[in-house]
Amino acid sequence: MRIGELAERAGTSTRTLRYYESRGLLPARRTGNGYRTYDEDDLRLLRQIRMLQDFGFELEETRPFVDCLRAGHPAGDSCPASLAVYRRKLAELDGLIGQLADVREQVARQLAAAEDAAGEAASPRCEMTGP
Amino acid sequence: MRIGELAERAGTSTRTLRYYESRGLLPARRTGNGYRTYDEDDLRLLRQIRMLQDFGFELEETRPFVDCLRAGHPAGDSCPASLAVYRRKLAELDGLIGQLADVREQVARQLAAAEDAAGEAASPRCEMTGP
DNA sequence: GTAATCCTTGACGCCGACGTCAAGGCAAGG
DNA sequence: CCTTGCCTTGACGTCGGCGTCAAGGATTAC
Repeated sequence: MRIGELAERAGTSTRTLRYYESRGLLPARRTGNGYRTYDEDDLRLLRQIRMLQDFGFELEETRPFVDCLRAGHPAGDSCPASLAVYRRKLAELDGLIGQLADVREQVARQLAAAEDAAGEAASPRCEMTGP
Repeated sequence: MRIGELAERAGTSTRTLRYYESRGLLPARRTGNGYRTYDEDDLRLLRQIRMLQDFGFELEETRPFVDCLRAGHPAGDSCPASLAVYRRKLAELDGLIGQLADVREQVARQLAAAEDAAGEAASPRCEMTGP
């Protein structure tokens, strides 16, 4: 199949495919007229890449998976290098989530304090206002 | 004080201060020779900006806080517009953290499945191996 | 023959918050 | 006078993953 069909079947753009090729990730054969040609295996590679991209993996991080599939393994994550990437990514995600949770807490505290200050200003010294 | 001193006291760079000025966020007075001049109030504005930046706020999101301080309020978050930014940011953070947690789970599942598959291949059909 | 729809390469644009270099001005100390 | 160390503006570079033209060739449909 040609680049347009592959792009459509993978839910992406031809520009993306040419970009992947320029990065050496998804090279293409060529027909006599210079058109790129792909087969079903390429579609599998591409789907593997897209799945990881959707997870937020960088392109370079998808390379071990692609290499693994190209080496004939049944799945992109059947190789130790791919598992290593999974593990690094998990650690990275945990770190990031933790950081964001910290920031979230700090922002929440700032908001609460600012709202309190506003309430104070609106009705100051509410204590000792009873009979 | 001049730009170098302000940058140092706020723990940032002169390039950053010129950038903020170009964005209209932190304009500077000038001395006769064209040098930028800042005072303690500018330092307060700058510290407000840097704090929010450290939280991951975009520059534009810090503008309401700066305007609030410049309007004479005691704190950058003493104004409704600032509180609105806080709230938007909280929602944004919650969404982002949720997304990342989802991805983390999916990656963890992929990893577990791949590890299982590797174990299967190493010692297939472990069931029914007893006496 | 010609219009429509593919395809090709090349190259600039984008986004955010600056880093970094270039060329030159101003002030102070020795 | 000369060096040192501030300061000025201007402009290009960074990072990732593409989007979006531009100019032209190939194939198919009518």
